[in-house]
Amino acid sequence: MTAHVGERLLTPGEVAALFRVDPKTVTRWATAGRIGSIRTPGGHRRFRESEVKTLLAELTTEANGPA
Amino acid sequence: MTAHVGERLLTPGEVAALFRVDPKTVTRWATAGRIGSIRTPGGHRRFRESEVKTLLAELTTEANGPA
DNA sequence: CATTATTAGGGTAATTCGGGTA
DNA sequence: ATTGTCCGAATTACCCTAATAA
Repeated sequence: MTAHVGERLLTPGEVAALFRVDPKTVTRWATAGRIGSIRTPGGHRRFRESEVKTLLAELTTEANGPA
Repeated sequence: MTAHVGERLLTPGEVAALFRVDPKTVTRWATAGRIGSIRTPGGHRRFRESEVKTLLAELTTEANGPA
C-alpha cells in the first residue's frame, strides 16, 4: 500500500504539540526519514495522523519497557 | 497524454481537504500555475482529480517499511 | 424565484521553510 | 547526535463582502 488519499493529515505544529517538541524538530524527523511526510505544492509538510499515532504508541511501549 | 474528456472534477474545497490546507490556498496554487484548473462560466475553479491524485502521490514520502 | 453553501477577491496575521548556530 | 533558538523569506490561514453553484 502506498499513498492513501483520504487519510487525515496533520500540520507540523500539530505534530509538534503532540510530541511536546518544537515544530523544527518534527521537520528534522521528516528530513531524516524517521517519519513520512506529504508536501504541499508550496513546499509545506503534512503528516499522516495514523503514522503519528503509531509513533506515539511506540513511545508508550518504550516507556513501559518490553518484557 | 491529452486531456481526457469526462474526467472527474474536484472543487477547491475538496482539493483543500486532501492537502489539509485552506481552499484559498488551492486558489493560489492555480493562480501561480502550480496546479491546472478549469473555470466554470461563472468564474469558479475546478480541478482534475487525476492531476490532484498524481500530485499527492509525487509529493508523498514513505519513510516506514521493512528495513 | 428563494435558500443555503461554496467560491472569488483583497488585505493582514500566523505558520513554515531553510540555513546557520549554541 | 539530538534539540532549541535566531534570522529573513516564502507559504499558508483567517478576516470581510459580493457573486456563483446547486
